[in-house]
Amino acid sequence: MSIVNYRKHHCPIAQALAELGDRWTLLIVRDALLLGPRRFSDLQKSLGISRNLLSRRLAQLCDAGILDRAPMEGSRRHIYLPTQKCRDLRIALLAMAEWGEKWGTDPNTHRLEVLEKSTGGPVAIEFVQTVGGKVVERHDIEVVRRGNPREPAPPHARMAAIRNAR
Amino acid sequence: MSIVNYRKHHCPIAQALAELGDRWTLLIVRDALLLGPRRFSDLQKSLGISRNLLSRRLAQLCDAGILDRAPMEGSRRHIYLPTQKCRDLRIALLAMAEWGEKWGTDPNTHRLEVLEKSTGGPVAIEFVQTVGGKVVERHDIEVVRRGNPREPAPPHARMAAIRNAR
DNA sequence: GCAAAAAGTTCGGTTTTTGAACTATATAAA
DNA sequence: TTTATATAGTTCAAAAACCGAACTTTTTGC
Repeated sequence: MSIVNYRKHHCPIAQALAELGDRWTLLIVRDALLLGPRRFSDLQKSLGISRNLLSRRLAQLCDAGILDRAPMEGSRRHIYLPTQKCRDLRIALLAMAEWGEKWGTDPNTHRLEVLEKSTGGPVAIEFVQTVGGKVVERHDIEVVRRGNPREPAPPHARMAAIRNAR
Repeated sequence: MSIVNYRKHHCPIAQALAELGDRWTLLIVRDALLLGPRRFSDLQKSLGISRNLLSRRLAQLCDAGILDRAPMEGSRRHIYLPTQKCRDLRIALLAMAEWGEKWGTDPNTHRLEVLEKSTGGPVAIEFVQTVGGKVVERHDIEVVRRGNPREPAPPHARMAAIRNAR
């Protein structure tokens, strides 16, 4: 799939993947977000990505406004730092991390703990009532599509006849 | 990057990407989660993926326990339905959708609205105190790494000397 | 019974990604 | 000062992933 195709979906998830959906971008974002401003070689070493791709990905991320390329004082080199657009990815990335911790298979994986900066207390990612602010159980959620012309493919008539469904 | 390499990172985000990080898997998961149980051709049509890849991706997703392949009654065909492992991705996927809505460039993209099933009220994704249940502002968050041997690459000495930082 | 659809598999060609070698500048060491 | 090493890339060939089209085989609709 090319980025071009992602854009045809008219779906916000596909939109996000059009900017983030190749094999490295989310990991570069992870480093920039969780480890702070990084230089080219910091990223290269910690990720193990090949230089030419890193070069391209950083250019794309800067073009997309996800990273800022800041010149370093007294040098013609740069440092890459997260923009607001990048910081806005934090909750999604941490939600993925939580899934990876729960379902991943590598026993040596570290965990990413989220804390409230002001109090140091532990923090979780939850569905919350927009009005009222109460936490909503994860199974008590439904998702509706708003504002797009095209309908989803209708579920097949025979769909009900399923064994093994739980 | 191959899946092999993702696994070397010992990071839960890389773990997640090892299972989800190719160009199609998250979109297949999206369809299974948001549109419900899907058949091969439902997915093929709504995604526009080529058949051979869809075939492989579905096999991988079933092997990984993210989808269940259920035989349809009176037929040797199948339907693919989400497991718990798949449903656990919902919050991460919806967080990505939110980002895509905010930052994406396609004006025709529909929105994905999250509602509380029992009341119909709107729901947001937030950081919440594990004890106390209060919503925590997004900037009042820090992330710490726990339980892994290796240190992150140290921030470069010259890092302080940044212009353009905001 | 026949035509069309469903769920794949196989194949050749195109795109992405990789790894390794090569620049050019900056810093450190002798 | 000269030399060595690190940084931040670029270039190029090879490998892997992905695509579209053609082909099977089983199921469904008429």
